[in-house]
Amino acid sequence: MPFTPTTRARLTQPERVEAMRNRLLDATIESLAATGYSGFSTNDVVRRAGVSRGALAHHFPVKADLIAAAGQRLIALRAAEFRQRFDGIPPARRTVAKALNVLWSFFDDPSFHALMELTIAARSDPELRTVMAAESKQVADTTLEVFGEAFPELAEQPFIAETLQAILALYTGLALQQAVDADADGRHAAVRRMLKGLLTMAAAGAAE
Amino acid sequence: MPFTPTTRARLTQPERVEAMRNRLLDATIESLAATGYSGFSTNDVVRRAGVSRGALAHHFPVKADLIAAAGQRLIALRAAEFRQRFDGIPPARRTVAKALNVLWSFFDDPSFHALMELTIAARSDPELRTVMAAESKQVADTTLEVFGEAFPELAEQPFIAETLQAILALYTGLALQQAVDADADGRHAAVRRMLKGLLTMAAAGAAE
DNA sequence: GGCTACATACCGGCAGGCTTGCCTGCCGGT
DNA sequence: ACCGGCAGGCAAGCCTGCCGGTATGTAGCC
Repeated sequence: MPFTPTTRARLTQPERVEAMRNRLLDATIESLAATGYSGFSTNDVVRRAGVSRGALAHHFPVKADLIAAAGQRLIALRAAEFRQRFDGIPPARRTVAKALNVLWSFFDDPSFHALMELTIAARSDPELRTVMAAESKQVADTTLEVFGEAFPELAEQPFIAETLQAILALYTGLALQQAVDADADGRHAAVRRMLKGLLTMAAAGAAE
Repeated sequence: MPFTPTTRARLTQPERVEAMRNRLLDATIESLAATGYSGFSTNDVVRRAGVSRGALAHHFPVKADLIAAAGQRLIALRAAEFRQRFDGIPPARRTVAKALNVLWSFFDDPSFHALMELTIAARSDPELRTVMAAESKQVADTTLEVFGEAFPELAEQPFIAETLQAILALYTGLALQQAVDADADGRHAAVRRMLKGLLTMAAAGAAE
């Protein structure tokens, strides 16, 4: 019988493995966002995932493996989500302001907090560091690439790469402060408005 | 010879207390910068300070007290150091580019790493959060104030506060990435150059 | 195609190591 | 002499990594 996978209640082995791994990894990301890297424990992961300690030990024998894998998954998830949300903008309404809104939505997000926890932790953890070091460059490249597809005429402008890099850094800094001081949102909103105005003007000037 | 009590080998009691507290706090900051918040332990602090566990317990009964106090000291130290370095620039050579160099020197510094560890940790720690939340605003105010003293004519320009806030956030983001990816310095240097050029042009335009 | 043997995924408990906070005792200053 | 500052040991709690045991999927054989 050529198994139709939809009718089968139980999944095949590789499917189960994949599901379990993602479940553990998602629980890890969730735990990082919630308790922070310092409060992070494998016990919390198995609790959130609803599995036993043995299951975790089977797939990720040591804690560092779990964290590194979670970091890679987090990066991949954010990259995929980025393309998706960006493509969600109707081509007719692709303005610089809209693009900035989409970009900012990634910094006002639980997954950003998890990313920050891992980034900071990576400074003191060589293994994790190699994972997260690649991330910063990859984010810059992905952003430039997606932006180039959406705004072909602007992609040729000089200093585009530097400008995008600057925006990413700026948003990172703003989001970081906002994580500890929610009241700063007012001042930060003014900064984001100024940036938006500046860039729309620059884009209009470049388009002549 | 002025009446400095240097001849006295032993210090008076309040002086000893103050010295011990600062010694413990500095060891805490040093430990945070070195091992990160997650790897931080009171044992490491007493080891670095070269004192016993009892001494630490006497001045800071619980760990959270120590961390909060270290955060406050770190902020105060950086603020004082900021004014000092800024005043160190000869008034005749006070250009925007120089000011940016001084500002950046605070983000390329071990104390910045300690500050980031505390900032991230503060997200999951209400007590520390109140300390660090005030920090972000204080940094913005101090920067604006010192900048205003050095460049009185620019301080009246519109969007100065927002611009400074943006620069602080931008530098934070750059320094953060650089902490995990030293190779990014090349790309980041280009961003900083671009920013420097932009701001000197803007300053020249404002001065007419 | 059905049954058996093996491999793999998963469970729950245990020991070792580390950290924190407390407690008693000693020393120097006042 | 008294008191505050400091030293060092101790117990409780938690976390990590490992282990034997069990259930389930997969492959080989009739």
